[in-house]
Amino acid sequence: MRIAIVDDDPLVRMGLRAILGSEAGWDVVGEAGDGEAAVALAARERPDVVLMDIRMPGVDGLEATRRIVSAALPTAVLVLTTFELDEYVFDAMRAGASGFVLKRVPPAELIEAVRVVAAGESLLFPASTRTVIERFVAREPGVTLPELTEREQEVLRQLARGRSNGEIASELFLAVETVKSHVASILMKLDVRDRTQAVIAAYESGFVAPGSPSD
Amino acid sequence: MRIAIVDDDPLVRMGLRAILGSEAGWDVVGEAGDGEAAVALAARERPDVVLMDIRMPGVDGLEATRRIVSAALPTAVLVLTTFELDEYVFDAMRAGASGFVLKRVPPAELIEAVRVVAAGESLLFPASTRTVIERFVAREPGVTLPELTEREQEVLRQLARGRSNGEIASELFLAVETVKSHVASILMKLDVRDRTQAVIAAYESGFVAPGSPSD
DNA sequence: GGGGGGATCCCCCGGACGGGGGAGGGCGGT
DNA sequence: ACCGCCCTCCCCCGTCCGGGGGATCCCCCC
Repeated sequence: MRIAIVDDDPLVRMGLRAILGSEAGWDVVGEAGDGEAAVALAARERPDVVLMDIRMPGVDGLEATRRIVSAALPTAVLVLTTFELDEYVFDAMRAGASGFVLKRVPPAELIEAVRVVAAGESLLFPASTRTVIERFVAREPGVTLPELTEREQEVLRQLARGRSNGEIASELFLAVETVKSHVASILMKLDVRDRTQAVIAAYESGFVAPGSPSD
Repeated sequence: MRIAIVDDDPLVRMGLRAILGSEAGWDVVGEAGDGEAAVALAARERPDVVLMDIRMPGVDGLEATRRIVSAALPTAVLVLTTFELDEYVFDAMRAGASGFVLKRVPPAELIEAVRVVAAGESLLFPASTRTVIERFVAREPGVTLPELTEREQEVLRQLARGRSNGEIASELFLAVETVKSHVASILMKLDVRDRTQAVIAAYESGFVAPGSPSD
């Protein structure tokens, strides 16, 4: 197991090195004090895991993580942070980090975390997991649209694909007038003015979700 | 710490009881073999943690979890499963579970997991964390819309709020004709036919996200 | 048997929308 | 100085959309 340590504080680096170096077969192959050096270090040494601090002078840990991940190195990034700032978690996830743990976790847990990310898995400390799950669940369906009939739901799905009344008519083998009357019902039930607002309501309510096939 | 165990297999219940009962101060206050009994048990004993199996005859663990969570008991649900089926993770999260671990984790980790969820935090086993993060990140912005100018982005945001050309004009202190010409540029750049399709593109690309404030 | 809701279709109409054209001013790069 | 791009505004026009009336049929439920 080859590990790189990135932190602007030499003391922290020393502490981490002491913890990880004590593990049999583990080797700290380099240290860096800023994001710039971290990216170079990762490219040169291609370690299995990089322990990455976020707050650093110059290029920060998130940007460094992005670069390392986008360089397609065989390297997992484990973000270490002092504070439980939730936004950091999401930023780190978006940056491509494999894990997110607090610096003050017990050494045994830190070692376990390194093992986990090196194995290609991911890991968050519990408070973050909670936040992530909450935000995830918050994006779920949730709101139910006022009861639309089967047909109206069908038409609304078509609307949410950007179809015109005429296209919907063809698609569903209906007269345009029928489609118009369904659309009118939908607008009334959803209490919106036009088809665009109906589509917005469909997205906001989770009736349709981004990423679903367009047709 | 008061714990309830729910699993349709008596052997598993016995094993769990043995593991958890060995912790000082921990007390297994009840067992249940199906979801129905689990809900009743949780309501009666109000344990700190319920270990919940998913696959059970009758009412399954997910439904039982939903009922326990919606009953607003002071009880955290830790879902135990034999298989790493990803969909279970998401279902469990939606059902309101605080944690999701494999049955075959080492006793020490299981105990730690119980401790974590009892503390009100959440926890997933590493492979699930990875999946959750991937799905989470997949829902993030990602796609960039064809380069829209500042003004066009502004107008598109308004479109995505369901505003008419006239309303956008008022909002941005513009003539309706100006709005129309911006809209026309947007339609051309996004290669769509009308404002509704533009809004769909805005949602699908992550330019706007469900759940953002409507105004 | 009657009533109600859903689904289908029809007509009229005004206004919003989208396509086409053009034009002027500002700002930055060559 | 010129060009290109953006932002702003203007006109014309055909189409689609949404609102207002309807109507007929079917099915379920009381």
